[in-house]
Amino acid sequence: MNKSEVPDEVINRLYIYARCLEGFREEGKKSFSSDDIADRLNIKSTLVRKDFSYIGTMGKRGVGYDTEEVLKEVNQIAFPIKERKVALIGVGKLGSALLNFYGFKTQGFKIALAFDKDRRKIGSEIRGIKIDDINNFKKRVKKEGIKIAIIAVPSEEVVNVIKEIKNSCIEAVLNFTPSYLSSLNNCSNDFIIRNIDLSSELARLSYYLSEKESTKRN
Amino acid sequence: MNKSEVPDEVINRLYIYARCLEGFREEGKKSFSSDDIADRLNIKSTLVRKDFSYIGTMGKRGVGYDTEEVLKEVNQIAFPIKERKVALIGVGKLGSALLNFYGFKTQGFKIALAFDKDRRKIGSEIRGIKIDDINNFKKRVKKEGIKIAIIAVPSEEVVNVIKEIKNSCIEAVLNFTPSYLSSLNNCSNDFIIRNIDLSSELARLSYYLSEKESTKRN
DNA sequence: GTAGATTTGTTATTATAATCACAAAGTGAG
DNA sequence: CTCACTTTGTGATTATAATAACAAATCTAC
Ligand SMILES: NC(=O)c1ccc[n+]([C@@H]2O[C@H](COP(=O)([O-])OP(=O)(O)OC[C@H]3O[C@@H](n4cnc5c(N)ncnc54)[C@H](O)[C@@H]3O)[C@@H](O)[C@H]2O)c1
Ligand SMILES: NC(=O)c1ccc[n+]([C@@H]2O[C@H](COP(=O)([O-])OP(=O)(O)OC[C@H]3O[C@@H](n4cnc5c(N)ncnc54)[C@H](O)[C@@H]3O)[C@@H](O)[C@H]2O)c1
Repeated sequence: MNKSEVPDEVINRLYIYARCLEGFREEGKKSFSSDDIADRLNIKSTLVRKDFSYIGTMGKRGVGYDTEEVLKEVNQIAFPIKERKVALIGVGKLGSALLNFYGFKTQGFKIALAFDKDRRKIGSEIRGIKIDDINNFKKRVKKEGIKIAIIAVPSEEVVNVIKEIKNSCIEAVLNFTPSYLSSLNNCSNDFIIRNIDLSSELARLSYYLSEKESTKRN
Repeated sequence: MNKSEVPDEVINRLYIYARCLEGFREEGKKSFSSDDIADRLNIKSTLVRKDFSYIGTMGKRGVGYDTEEVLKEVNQIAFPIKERKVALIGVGKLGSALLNFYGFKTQGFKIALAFDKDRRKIGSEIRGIKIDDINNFKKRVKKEGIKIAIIAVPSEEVVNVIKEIKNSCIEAVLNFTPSYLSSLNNCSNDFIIRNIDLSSELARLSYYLSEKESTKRN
């Protein structure tokens, strides 16, 4: 079963299914029907079944799906790698929070290297990770074989950081600065990017709120 | 022009266009063509023009679009409100970073209230915001007329927090815990939700990386 | 002012995704 | 074993989104 035949929309939902199934597990729900999951996620059960069929997941007619079995299959695609090392660029307020976050580990990620340009930060240590000079980025990242970088620097610095990254073996970027780095579809030619723009997320909520209000009036 | 006629896909891109136009502005680019913006975002220029036509944005044939003009129109939809107050629940590592973040203000958002359940944190102050007891949530939020809440508590606490929120006047939620709260389409009946799952974001990058490698091999 | 080069706005077309509809498979009671 | 009830898996259908195609408008240079 070739992954690339699975549409991106389906892949995106996989992560959501995974969280939902973890919920089932915690609740001690050993099996579930496509309706169970659909109800919780406010989607149609046919969509769930079709998505599952893409990844080859099998249920039993008249019965449903086995929670553990599906979770295992979904995770195999969604979180396939045991430990993937990533590099953090910018150990400020947000970067420190990320560096201190335990949750990544359980999902198979480890911030193995952290970089900053602030002399006062370079050399200090957070949770066993020594903050390194951004000038050593290329060298260090190559040595560790890291392919994913997280950008958490002020937006005016993003240009410099991108230069550094382009010049390195990094192939994918998680960008927290509010400057969309190329590509809506998250794939530029240089590297794969996902942009996380928290102000825009708030604004979206705000937009839906006003929309709700305006439809209520009509 | 009724907002609700504009497809969500277009609205989502609006935020991306906004950032791109800010980039043009910073570069001193007074006007642009649909191709300019399309090239930068790795999309087709017809899509840009069609999106713009949805929101009534007008360019000049043979010339292009005026940066300031379009930015103003896009922002009017994407970031319409001068100052929208939001409440933060959970002032831990991530919550503190958010509370300390200046960037929200420039986009029209202000974390006006912050709540925690930790006795040691309650009463202390960050950037002029006094951390309040989560038990006062309903009362305080109502008094301030706040409709948006940010959840940044450990995932096992999310159930309790949701109870509190359901019981209040909150209508929209930005959720950072890795437990998708209903609704893929970000709209449950109770309130509007956007989930931000950073581990999944990393995993998606990781997925695309392995996909890239596997297609290279074939 | 006209020709040729640009660039928009929009209709027509194609591609993609979601939903419907239903046969097939399984369960359980009597 | 049979009937009534569940629930899956998937081909057919519908809905939605993206792209292509091109006329209409504007600009520049001569
Ligand atoms: N703090 C938040 O909660 C939050 C929320 C949303 C978005 N963001 C975004 O995340 C980014 C970081 O925010 P923050 O609040 O952590 O900022 P910050 O100022 O606290 O930290 C930025 C860090 O990046 C370092 N840095 C600057 N230039 C660098 C370079 N060229 N190479 C390496 N390191 C460099 C600085 O020394 C600093 O330590 C910003 O773009 C911001 O818009 C932050
Ligand atoms: N730290 C990160 O960088 C990061 C990254 C990704 C996701 N997250 C997610 O964000 C959430 C918070 O992470 P964190 O690292 O800030 O955790 P944290 O433990 O540092 O902070 C959690 C805070 O929530 C408070 N809290 C707990 N229960 C509460 C309740 N019922 N009401 C009000 N406050 C309550 C705690 O007292 C604590 O101050 C987690 O769900 C985590 O998975 C964090």
